[in-house]
Amino acid sequence: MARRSEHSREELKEMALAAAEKILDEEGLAGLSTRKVAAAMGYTVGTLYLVFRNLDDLILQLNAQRLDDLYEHLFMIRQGNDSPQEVVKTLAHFYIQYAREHPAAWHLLFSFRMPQGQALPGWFEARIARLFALVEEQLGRLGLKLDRQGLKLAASTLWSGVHGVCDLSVGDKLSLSGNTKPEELIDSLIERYISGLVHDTE
Amino acid sequence: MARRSEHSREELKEMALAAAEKILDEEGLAGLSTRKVAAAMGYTVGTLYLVFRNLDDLILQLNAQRLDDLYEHLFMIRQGNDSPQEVVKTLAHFYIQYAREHPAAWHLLFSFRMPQGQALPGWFEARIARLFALVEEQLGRLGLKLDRQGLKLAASTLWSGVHGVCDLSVGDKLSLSGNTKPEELIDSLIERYISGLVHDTE
DNA sequence: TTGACTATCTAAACGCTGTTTACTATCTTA
DNA sequence: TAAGATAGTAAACAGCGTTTAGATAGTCAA
Repeated sequence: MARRSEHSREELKEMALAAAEKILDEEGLAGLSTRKVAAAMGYTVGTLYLVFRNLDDLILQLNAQRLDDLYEHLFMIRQGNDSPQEVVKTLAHFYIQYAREHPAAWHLLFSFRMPQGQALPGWFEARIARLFALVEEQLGRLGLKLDRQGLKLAASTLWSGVHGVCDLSVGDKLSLSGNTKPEELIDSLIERYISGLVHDTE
Repeated sequence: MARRSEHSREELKEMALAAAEKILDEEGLAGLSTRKVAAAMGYTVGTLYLVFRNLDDLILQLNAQRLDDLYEHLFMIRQGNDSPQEVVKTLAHFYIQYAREHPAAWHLLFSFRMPQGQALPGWFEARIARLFALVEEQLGRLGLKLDRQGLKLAASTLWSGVHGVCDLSVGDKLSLSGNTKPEELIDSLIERYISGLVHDTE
């Protein structure tokens, strides 16, 4: 006991986040606890509190990492040569697949709320804004008569909508008839919204 | 102690749900606990377990009550003589206001997940479906060339989208520039989507 | 009216949780 | 080599969801 510097603080952080991620994927949200994370990294809880302020802090860091990962993937997708509409669809399809593959982690990402009306840290909000910017970029390619503000609003709207479908779908709150897939809703949303956007701004 | 039948089982249930609701509104999600609910009704935890299977069951009942309340209000709104688009907007505006007024309860309503991939009870899913049906009814009034299935898909899509805006907005994940209100996103979503729907199904 | 039975409710326990504390063992520096 | 700082642990605390045994009060038959 009391090993000295076997792992740097940064390493400990990485280990903790990796352990937490694994627990979430394997046992779901209910399985996540400080003791389990600590045990999985071969330490005790106390050590965890040398690296994170508390569990909320750990979750926030985990969520930030998820957002980075998500952004990285979506950023790659964006570089295709398809029409803006197709690119947005591909982005959205990746988004929902990501949610389906890591339901607990995804749920934690968006269901997480700061305690007592405290605001999210700026660096966290920035990571979310970056995702919206990817959609905004595609809408910009449509060449509509919209200023920056209007474009931003449209992108936020469209992506929030996509998010809503993912949220309800992954949370099993969408009782879809027959074998309708949530992807159909996503496609419908993107197609109709963009179509409406094109028609209404002429 | 050991009072006999001072309150019927149904009364106890009502008292528990009312107490839970009050705690949620006043202390947020983190403040909700079986002991607090029991104390607020003047009983001990044990009694709570005579009425509910467990906390998840209590939450589920609470959520069902919320959905009923929500439906009742939205059902009234629906009876206006405005255009379908306007009615849907009014429905959505009420929806987000409801979310804003009871953020914790609303969050609990949609962030609640059954344990271990268990499915939601049928009576719960039915209550959700009822909400979507209200939107479907309005889209039906548009007189589009859409069969029942297509109408259902469109309604699910549109309302999921509205839900997404509410979710991100109430969860503070929408960093809106300036003094943009989430209602603007909702209106944009409804207007554009319906506009696209009208244009694309001709 | 008494006694047995049953339903109602409580108190206490169990194992878990997040978090803090006192402490020990190790490494670093003088 | 001694002193000090750091890394890590073990144990405690209050609170959690849930279960248990037991006590109390009401009901009904004799």
